[in-house]
Order: sequence, then structure tokens, then C-alpha cells
Amino acid sequence: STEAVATKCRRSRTKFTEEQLKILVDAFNKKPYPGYAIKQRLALEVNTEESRIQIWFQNRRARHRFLKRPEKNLDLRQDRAYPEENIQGVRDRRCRTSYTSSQLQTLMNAFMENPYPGIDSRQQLAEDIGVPESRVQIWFQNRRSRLRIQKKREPEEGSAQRQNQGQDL
DNA sequence: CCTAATCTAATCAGGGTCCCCCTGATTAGCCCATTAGG
Repeated sequence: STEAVATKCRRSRTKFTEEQLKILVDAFNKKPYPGYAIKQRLALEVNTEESRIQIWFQNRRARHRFLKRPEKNLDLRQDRAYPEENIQGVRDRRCRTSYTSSQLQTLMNAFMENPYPGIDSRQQLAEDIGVPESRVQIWFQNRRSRLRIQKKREPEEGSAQRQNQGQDL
């Protein structure tokens, strides 16, 4: 098995310089849950894609979640508990991407071909439909997730159309 | 080895359409998610 995709699967690792890390760590200490505007500004300041900034914050939070002092292990979420104090607008998210039907068609076709596209495929796809690669990646994640849920909800369709008792909850 | 990249599951939230549904965006992950590149 494993016909090992010839093309590279993962995006190559981003290597941050010390300066870049200093800026990021500084921002993280100020605000471990930055909104979109802050992430965008950091991306500019550090000269990296915003998606890399987002991943960096995710990974750092994961690492620090348990690195923190055990006596106060609820700190990371404090920031979310008091949204009033946020300098930046509360709940500052990236704007929803709205796909056209032809863009969706392209994504669907690619999904049926391979629901786990590597970086090269995603980038090609992103270029084809004119959307950032990070959005394509999210689209595939959500698509896979919802397909799983749907399959779970409808266990089988081809066989066994009789017994269907007590499956709720 | 360290940590960026990736994954699943759950949840928040925008927008259409009529108050619920679809789906994009964000987050956590707990013997402390897993995988793998440099």
C-alpha cells in the first residue's frame, strides 16, 4: 500500500529568526489570543504569512498551557474571560470567505480525488481559484469533518434498512 | 531534539431567511493530540 505521494506533502518548516521570535513572544505575553488585526500586523512586522502567525500562536499556547505554574493554570483563558479589556475589537476574526459556485466545484472535485491534499496540491488549488492556501486548508478540514459527522448520522445506506431503533443519543 | 505542520472534534459566528441551517473561522488536544523536518 502507501503509494507515497511523489510530491512533497507538508509545507516546509518555517524558521524564525531571533528577532522574529522576540516580536512574537512579546506579542504573546501581551495577548495569547490575538485577533485577526493583530495577527495581520505581526505578519507584516515579521514578514511572514498570517497563517504562520496563527499556527505559531496555537502551538505556543499548547506548549504553555501546561508549562505554566500549576497553582494558576487558568491564566491563559483570562484574556478571553474579560473581553472588555481587549484593546483590539472583541472577537476580531478574519472575515468569512465566501466561495463562488465554480470555486466550490473545483474544491469538491479535488476533494473527491484526494481529501488530504499536500501542500503542493493545496497551493495549486489556491492559485486556481484565487484564494489563499490557508483558506483551502481550512476548507478541507471542515469538509472532512462534516462528512464524518454526516456518515456517523447515517451509518449505512446500502445495507440494513430495517433496524433503526434507539440510535438517538 | 525541538517545534512547525497537521489532524480531529467541538464550538463560535456570519449570512441567508425567517429562526434555523449551512459553513467558514477558531480553539483545544491531558499520563499532558500526532507527525515529521531541519
